[in-house]
Amino acid sequence: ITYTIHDKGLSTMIDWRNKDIYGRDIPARNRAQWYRLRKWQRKIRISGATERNLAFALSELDRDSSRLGLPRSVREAASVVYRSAVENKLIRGRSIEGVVAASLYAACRRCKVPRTLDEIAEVSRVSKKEVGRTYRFLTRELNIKLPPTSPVDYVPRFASELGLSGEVQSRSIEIIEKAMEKGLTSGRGPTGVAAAALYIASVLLGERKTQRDVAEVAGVTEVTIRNRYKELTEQLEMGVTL
DNA sequence: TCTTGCGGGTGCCGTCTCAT
DNA sequence: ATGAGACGGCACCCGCAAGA
Repeated sequence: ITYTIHDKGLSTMIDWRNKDIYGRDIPARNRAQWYRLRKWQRKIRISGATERNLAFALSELDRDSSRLGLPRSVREAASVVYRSAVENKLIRGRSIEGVVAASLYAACRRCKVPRTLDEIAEVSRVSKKEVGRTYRFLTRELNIKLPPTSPVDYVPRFASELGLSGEVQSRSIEIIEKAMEKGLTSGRGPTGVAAAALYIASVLLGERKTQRDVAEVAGVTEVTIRNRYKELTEQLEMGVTL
């Protein structure tokens, strides 16, 4: 008995020798039948294991998504990614949890409701490092092409967590779009840019939040916000005193 | 023997800590 | 709130080792 096979090795094996249990040759006219039996056995055992893995992975995915409060559409997208990873035999040498986490990360980006690698790693049992590595691997192997995450995608979530109005959101997005035109966002962390834009907009529209609060929800430090907003206010010539 | 994944070393850049 | 310097992550490259 072994635990390395899902049924603990208890299932009957049809071996490859054309002998019956007494060691007698199996008549040639029955060999085609035996061949078919072996084929079916292989098929059933493998699909059984695949199904089990899939079932486990999908429940894991469900757990992670609900902890992140993600909508059903994102879960669907993530399972599609996961299934194609399985079909393309990309799981080998990687943990199911890792691939699940990476699929989820990719799905969030595709659905424009990005979560950071940190947030994904938080709810799964996988390190941020591994999520990122597996994600890069998946996108490469599956030819998934995702544009870099735009700071704009983070605005609605951060804004609602901060209790900021729709006007502040719109203004933030305007700021970000102008910044992107001037290339101020390349190489900058999208969460940092989003945080700075929200901070600026909140001040401009009289709904001021402290850098501390904004930094908190965006998962960056106050310093990052200061650096970003300094760049933004200078380069965009907003001419507004904060 | 060849392939492929992984760890380690390096340089760059953003982020963080700390002092003011 | 701000600035200076340290830290840490990531991309990139290389060599090693395990599996086919």
